[in-house]
Amino acid sequence: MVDDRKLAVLRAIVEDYVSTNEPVGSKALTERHSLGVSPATIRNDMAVLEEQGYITQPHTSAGRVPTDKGYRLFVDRLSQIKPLSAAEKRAIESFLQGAVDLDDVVTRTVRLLAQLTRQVAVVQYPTLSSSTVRHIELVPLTERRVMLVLITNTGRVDQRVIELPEAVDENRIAHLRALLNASLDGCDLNKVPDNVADLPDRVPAEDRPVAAMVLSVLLEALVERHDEKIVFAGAANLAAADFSVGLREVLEALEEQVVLMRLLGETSDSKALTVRIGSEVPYTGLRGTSIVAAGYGSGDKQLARLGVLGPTRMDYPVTMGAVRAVARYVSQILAAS
Amino acid sequence: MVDDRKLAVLRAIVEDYVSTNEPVGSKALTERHSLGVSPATIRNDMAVLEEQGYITQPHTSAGRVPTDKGYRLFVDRLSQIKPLSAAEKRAIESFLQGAVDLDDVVTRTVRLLAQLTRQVAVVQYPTLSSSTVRHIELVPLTERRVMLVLITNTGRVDQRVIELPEAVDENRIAHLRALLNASLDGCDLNKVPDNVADLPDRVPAEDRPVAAMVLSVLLEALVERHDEKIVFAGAANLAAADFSVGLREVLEALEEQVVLMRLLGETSDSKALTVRIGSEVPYTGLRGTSIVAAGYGSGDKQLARLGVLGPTRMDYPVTMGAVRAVARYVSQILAAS
DNA sequence: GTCTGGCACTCGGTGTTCCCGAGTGCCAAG
DNA sequence: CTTGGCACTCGGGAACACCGAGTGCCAGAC
Repeated sequence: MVDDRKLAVLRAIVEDYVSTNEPVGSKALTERHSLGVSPATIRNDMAVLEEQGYITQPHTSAGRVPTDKGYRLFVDRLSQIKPLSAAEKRAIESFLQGAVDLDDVVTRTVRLLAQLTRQVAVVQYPTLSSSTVRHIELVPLTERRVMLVLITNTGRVDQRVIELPEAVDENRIAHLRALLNASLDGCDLNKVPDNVADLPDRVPAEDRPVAAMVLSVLLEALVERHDEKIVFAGAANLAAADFSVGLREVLEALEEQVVLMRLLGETSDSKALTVRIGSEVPYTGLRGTSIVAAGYGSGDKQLARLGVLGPTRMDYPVTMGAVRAVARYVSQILAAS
Repeated sequence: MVDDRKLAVLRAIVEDYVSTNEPVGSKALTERHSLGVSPATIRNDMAVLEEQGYITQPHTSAGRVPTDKGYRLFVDRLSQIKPLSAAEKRAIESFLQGAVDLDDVVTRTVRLLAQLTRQVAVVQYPTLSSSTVRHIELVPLTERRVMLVLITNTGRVDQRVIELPEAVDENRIAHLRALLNASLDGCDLNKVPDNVADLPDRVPAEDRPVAAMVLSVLLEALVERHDEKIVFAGAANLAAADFSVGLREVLEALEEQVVLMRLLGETSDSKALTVRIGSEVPYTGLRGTSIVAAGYGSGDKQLARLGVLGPTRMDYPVTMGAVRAVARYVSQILAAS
């Protein structure tokens, strides 16, 4: 009976604080939740919870506020991920359905997520390294320049302009293209380097410099794109929410690809939902923010991650539900295309 | 002597207000600028300037602040665009030099501009409609799906997945591809519809449905992309600047492609520098902001526009210099590739 | 006619003080 | 273990006074 009630109190505090954004006192608690005990009892419980580090008071004689540890306990044991309403699900589907290419999928997803959660949404482009080569194209632009276009099975298209060491006519380019495609069609991107290592040996001697050049650009493209693009949306939602840290810092972090990368959590390999609360966020410039992220990808392989960033004081059940749902739908869409 | 001095006063007011962000009074003016007259005289001039609508006072007994009309006069007649320092020019060059493809150019440009002006930078992707076709590629994905890739002379690459009405083998696809390229190579995008209208008649009867399908997707891609992508950067700079309007509104506007489009001013066809001040901005949600924009593009044809958005109270000479310089450099880069 | 110094007036912003009320901790009784 | 009572704390808002920058106007000087 004892400990159970304390947990109930903690849950009530989190819920009230999230919805009112004001420190919650013992009296308000008994009024809004039927806990069946008096304010005085609640006070005792709160004293214990505070001692254990789950809640804190901003100043003497104010209500209590959950600590990061308190939110953590709430997320882990006191709440259930809230499924989306039917209307929301329909909205997601129709919103993502119309996407016309990969770019479009990502753009739509990030906006959708921002709108759904009323927070800042972040979506990472699918990683090249877990895709396979669908086609490689060499397009002559001028005599000494060709454009390399790399198309993967995830629908991603990369292009690079290559300055050739000498003028090369179209036939030789075509030959090279055929060779490349023969070697690489369906090849996992990770294995591209191995599969083309001997390419210069397979072309006429005169073409070797050109082949080497093309090859080096191709490999470079593979490596560089490894750290992938990340986009975000919903920055306007920041203005409403107030962080303990200035929102200038938050905006700065959002424009730093590298930081965003770390925030989404490149670590976890599964598609599971990850929640980082306050001080758990691996970036000191973002005190007072939490991140809910999940992996997505066709099949069971994770291609990339997406998530939202918001104030520590956020509605975790709802946010987690939205992130999870969107991750699933995007995975579906990608699998279908 | 008379009117000249009033203009000098207006210029001084604008400059002081921009640098201090505080209403400027007659006494402060005489101290910071050697106008050679007493505060009382200035006061008389200010009274006239106010009557003519160039300046205003926030409340009785405070200094004066320029109105939109005042800024306009300042920009048109009282200031000179400030050229960039040698160091800044070098920074621009080295920053843009490393760009590897069009995406990269745009991304780098927008960041550069944001950093240079310490405002929000906005860059529009080059418009397809003023480019020409460099190459069209059809890549078979499965028997019934091909990917259409459109490469333009500006280095832009567009892709679309096409669901075919029937299974089609690679040879027929290759034939179609050859036809398309023969008809469209070097063709201005505007004229693509005309040049391919008769395509279905030029293929074997059995291929007509497929050709029609491909064609419709191609045309659709041309139309849809007509309203182009726009990116922005430097939102963090908003936090510092204070607008008369909440920055929530500004952030919202920034995420609306359509609004941004209008802001950059799709109207003007030349590459000239455009300045819109306060109420001149064609979007009511943005009271208190100004926009400095310019067209860019290889040759003398404007491909798209870029610019910055900031508080009305901005340093116009410096901002205009930066925008102009960046527009020129980007044009160069694009012309070279 | 134009400029200047003087003067009375205005009023926004800041610092001070005071008060209220929500909330707490503790204690003794149920 | 719970509850009602009670004294205490302290942040935040309202009321208030003060200061100083800035103004408009006017009479006199160049």
